[in-house]
This record gives sequence, structure tokens and C-alpha cells, in this order.
Amino acid sequence: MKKKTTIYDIAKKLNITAATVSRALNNNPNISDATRELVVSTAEKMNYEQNRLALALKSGKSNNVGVVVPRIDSNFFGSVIHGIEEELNKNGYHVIICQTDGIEAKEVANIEALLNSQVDGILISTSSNHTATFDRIIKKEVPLVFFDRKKTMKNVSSVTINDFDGGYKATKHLIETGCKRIAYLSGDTNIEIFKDRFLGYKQALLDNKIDFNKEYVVQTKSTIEDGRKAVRKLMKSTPPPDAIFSSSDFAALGAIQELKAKNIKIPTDFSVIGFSNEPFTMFMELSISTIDQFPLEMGRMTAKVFLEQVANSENVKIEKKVVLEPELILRKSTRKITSK
Amino acid sequence: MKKKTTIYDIAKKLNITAATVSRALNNNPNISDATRELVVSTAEKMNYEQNRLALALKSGKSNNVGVVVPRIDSNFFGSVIHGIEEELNKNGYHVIICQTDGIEAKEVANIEALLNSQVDGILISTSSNHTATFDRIIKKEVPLVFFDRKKTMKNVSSVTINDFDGGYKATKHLIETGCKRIAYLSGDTNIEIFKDRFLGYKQALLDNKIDFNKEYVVQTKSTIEDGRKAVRKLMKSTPPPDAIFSSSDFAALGAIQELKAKNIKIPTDFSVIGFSNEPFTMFMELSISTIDQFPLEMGRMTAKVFLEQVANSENVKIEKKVVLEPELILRKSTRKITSK
DNA sequence: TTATTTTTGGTAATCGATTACATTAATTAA
DNA sequence: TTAATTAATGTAATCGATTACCAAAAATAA
Repeated sequence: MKKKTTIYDIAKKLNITAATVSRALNNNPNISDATRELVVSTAEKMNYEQNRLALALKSGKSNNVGVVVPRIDSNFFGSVIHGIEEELNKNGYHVIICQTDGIEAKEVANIEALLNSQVDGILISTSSNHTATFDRIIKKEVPLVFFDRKKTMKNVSSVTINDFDGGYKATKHLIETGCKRIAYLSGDTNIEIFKDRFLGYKQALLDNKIDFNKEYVVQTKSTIEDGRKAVRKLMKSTPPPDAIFSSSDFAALGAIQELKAKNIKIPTDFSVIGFSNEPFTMFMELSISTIDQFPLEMGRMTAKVFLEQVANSENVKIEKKVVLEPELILRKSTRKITSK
Repeated sequence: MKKKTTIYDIAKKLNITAATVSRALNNNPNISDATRELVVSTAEKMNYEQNRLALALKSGKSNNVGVVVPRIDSNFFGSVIHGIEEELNKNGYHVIICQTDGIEAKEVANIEALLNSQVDGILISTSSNHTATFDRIIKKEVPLVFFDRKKTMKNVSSVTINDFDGGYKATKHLIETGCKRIAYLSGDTNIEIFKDRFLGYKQALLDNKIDFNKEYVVQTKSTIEDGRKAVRKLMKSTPPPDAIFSSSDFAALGAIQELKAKNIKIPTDFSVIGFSNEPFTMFMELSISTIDQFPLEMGRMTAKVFLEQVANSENVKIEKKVVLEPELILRKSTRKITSK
């Protein structure tokens, strides 16, 4: 096994102590220029590289931050992580990625492992209700920031989008373009973001004096197939809906495919709006109206909130709830608003 | 600052030494059951958690692996990393992600940082020619595995797809469906994968006695806009091409959009095939034929090659060049092969 | 020349866990 | 009962860097 060069090797070679070497390399002012230069050049010659593990152990700072997500190969999480990595890297941190597949046991195990490896913070989009684990993070005083899928906890920061507003805006737009019977393709309402989108949907109906119809709500997973199934089911209602707000772009796509198969004209006779602004929604010939969540921005913001928290570690704990405003993206799957 | 429990705290409380505590927690056989149980239960009570940094420093193994990619928010790299993380996590490793934006300086800086933080391996899809950096990794005997975008180096393993075959298959398919004048949308030919796709394209033409026409090759970036521009340029050739093989799905999409705008019928009068099997190629109303690269499989394989390398560390260095076979995905942007 | 200050560098502890080696206590053999 | 084994634990070094505290040497002041 290759032996790595340490400051002791340099010290021995120059017949000085490791302390001097360390100081020289760190530009400590009370080292003479002659010594400093000698040490630096010798270090170079000997291919010295600092072992940050030793530093981490000594200082208690690993400069690693754990990021926990259900999966990384989705456009949304990929973009969020892009933003996180970009921002943290600038500040000397490295990002350790963990996937949970949305499974609580995996999430808990990953968090345990991250804590053991002394991460300086944990940024998480959670899929679990295992509060004991979060309590443990907090008790250890490891900075914790939720993003997108959060748990509402005292003293814990989070960065989310306003899913209620997203649901409200999407629904309101459908109403403004003349839709009367608006169906909703729901995600798992145990997850806060989906619950909020649903509440936004209901509120928009209420504000516009449209009765909420339970029959128009279909539980779906975020898949094309579930979107198609939902349409098949919805079209049996009497009267059938004339619009769909889907909490997922994938289900929206499936819905559109099925509607086309049934020869229903979009957006003339039926409107569809999705959620997330997945890239494909823009690429379709019949491009899909949707809600943008600014994932890159969310990632950057999450990183910034963490960095602030670290900077403020002396002070009292700060709790910062950042809520990004989602944006309506209008495309061809919904009608234009007709002038009043 | 919260003081964490160490084995010394436990030792002091029980009036024994840290060595005994360590042994008890690690199920060392020559510790009496009584002591073991006492230590374990006390550790539990005191919320003890192992500091893996100390272990890493002592053992020289951090259990972290660095993964370096141009960016993480693309379907391809996201999927590769998904595969890597999944496989490594099972084996007790954590994945540190670094993005380079395809910029050499960032790549070099990230690798330096990873080496400093004592990663047990580096898995990289490179965008650089900075061989000094790779030599340094090798000199330090840190396992190195290239995936997708590799440098050809002695004694270094890699996992790639056969881009030559990919280019060949795509082109051959166009020929078999009756296309005679096949244009090629090239990526940056300084990058090995794009060069190989190009060579595959040329070979397929040669094998089918079709003259290579330089005019039919357009350099593009992997964007929709470049695909559109390419079509505008190509259609001025005389005669214009009757098919496009694009080394990127995004450029293929742009090409299709522009062809449609010119009222050219696809696939009747013009065929288009892309490369990568991006999700959107399947979702389009006019779905796009393309080449699948099996990114998830590539990720898993990359991880496995690394794991083998670690397991074999005693032995001679092993060099393993895994080449995955790409697969032709036929959709609506190309014609069916007519029976002979 | 002696005393004082400033430079410069050395000593040794520390971070938290592991482990080769030594030692004590308990058990078995003679 | 004494010697030889075995079982259970302690001692101290180690991984590599930083740093509070101290000491020697050089420079300056008196």
C-alpha cells in the first residue's frame, strides 16, 4: 500500500517539528519567510496533500452535508440537488447523496449513517413520520433543513413552495377559461404537498361558487398509466368533467393520451393542467400547461438557509420557513382567457 | 455546543477503560457477557453513536466514494448516479457528488478536494484532458473508474456503452427503411463518445455503399435550438437529406419541430432518430426512435467494478473495460422495415 | 554589557476509536 | 497446594493535523 506523505515526513526531512510544518502551510504569521518557503517547496516536492479527515476529527467539522431524497433521477430532485451542490461547493462543502425510494426504513438508516459520519448538516425531502430520528438530529444539534417534502417542526427551517397557491392558481385558471366541472387527480394525501394542492383546488372552487364534487377526485400515482385510468373512470360520471387539474405532470400526460384516444378535443372541449413543469410538458406538440416549482432555486435557497444556520451557530436557533411562490405556465392544453 | 458521547464517557461511567468499551461494542469474543451487556445498555442510555471519522482516520478507509459528473440534473446522469448510489449504499459506502459543468478547472478542483477528504474511490464521467490529475489519483492508489465519458488509460477500468455500435445501429436502421441521404447531427467530436458515434455512422454508410457526404454533417450542441438550426442549414443542400441521425435526443426533437414547420411528413418523407432514450422521446405524440444507453445498468456496473477493485486491492491492479451494448428503440419518427 | 522585547520554533495535548501487547484474575491440572 | 492455562481487562501507541503554552534565539533598548 502506498504510504501518503504527512507533515511528519516533511518535518523529519527538514529536521524541524510537525507543528512548524503545519504553521508554515497554513500561513501562520510567526513563521519566518525562509522556513515557510522551504516547507512549502518541500511539501510540493514530496507530493504532500492534506488529510482532511484528521482535520475533521480535530475540528469536529467534516465539511460534508448529507442530502436525502426519495430518488435522484427525477427532473425535480435532480434540479434541486444541482442547486444545492452548486451553492455548497462554493462554500467548501461536499454533498453526500442518499436515496430512500420513499421508504421510511431506508430514510432512517441513511440518516443514522450520515450522523455517524459526522456530517455538518442534513438537508432532506422526507418520506417518513419517524419523528424520533428527527429529534435525534436536533438533539445532536446538527443543522437540519427540510425542502419540498417537510415535516412541520418547531425550530426547524424549511424551504418549500406554496403548494396551496399552486393548486389554487391552476384551478382558478381553469375556471377563468370557462371550465365548470373540474376534476382533480390527487397524489398521496398523507404527504403534505399533495394535501396542500388539494386544499388549494377546493378553495378555488369555493371562491368561485363551484360545488365540490367528490366524484371528481381520483387518487393517482405519478404515472402515465394512472392518468389514463383516471380518465376512464371520470368519463363515466354524469355529467363528466370538462377539465382536469392533475397534481402530477405524468398523470396529466396520461390523461391527455386517454382523452385523445376518446377523440375529445383539447383544449376546445376539455382542458388539462399538470404540476411540476417537467421538461416533457414543454416539448409535446400539444404542450401541457402546468405549475413551475423552481427546483433549482429551491436547491440554492435550501443551501443558503443551511449556510446561514451554520454562520449563526453561536446565537439562538433560528427557524426560517422559506416559501417559494409557484408560477402558472400556460401552454396549449388549456384555453386562453377570453376578455370579459 | 452539544457534547457528544464517546467511548471514554462510557468507560468513565462504568469505571473501565475505553478499550473494553470498544471491544464490547464490537463483539470482541474475549469480553465477558456481563461486561458486554452492561456496556451496550449504558451506551444506549447515553445515546452513544460511533464517530466514524475517528475510525476512518485510524483505518484509512472513509467509506466515501466520489462521483464526478458534468451535471446531475439530466436524465442520463441522474439515472447513472441512481444506480451507483443504490449499489454502493448496499455495501456500506456513501456517495459524494460533484458537478463540473463540463469545465476542466472545476473537475480538477473537485478531484483534488475529493482526494484530500480521503475518498476510497473516484467514479468519473470526465470532461477534461488534465492527465496530471488522473496520474495523481493513480499514484495515490485510489481506485478510479471511468463511466460513459472516459479517458483511455492503462490500468484504469471503465464502464461505457459501445457508442460506435450505437451510431452504427441507428444509421443502419435508417438505411434499411429506405433512407438514402442520411445527415448526422454531431456533438463535440473532441469527446470520445461523440467521435465513436460518428465513426459508427460512417461505417454503416460504407458497409451499405452509400457515399459519405461532408455536407450532411452538422455540428450541434445538445439543444432543441441547435437541432432546428441544423435542419434549416441541411435543407439548403442539393439534394437535401431524407433522414437525420442525431447524436442527441434534444437536437433530434428540434429537428423534428423544424421539419414539421416546413410541412415535411415524418416518417413518410423524412426519418429522424436520436440518441439516449430521454423520457420525452417516448411521450411525444410523434414518438422518437432512439438508442437506449441503459444508464441505470451503467451505474450499477460502475459501482460493481469499483467494489471488485477494492476487494482485489492486495493483488495486482486489474483493468476492466466493461462495454454495454446499446439498444435500438423504434418509434414513430422512423419507418418500419419493409419486407424484402 | 545587561535587560527587555520580539521572532521563531518546539512540546505535548487533543480529536475518538482500534488493537498489539502486557497484566491480572480465575480456572484447571498436576 | 502449586504450577500452568485460560479468560478478561488494562496500557499505550496509532491514525494526521492543529494549537495553547512554553522556550530559545535574535534583536533592540537601556
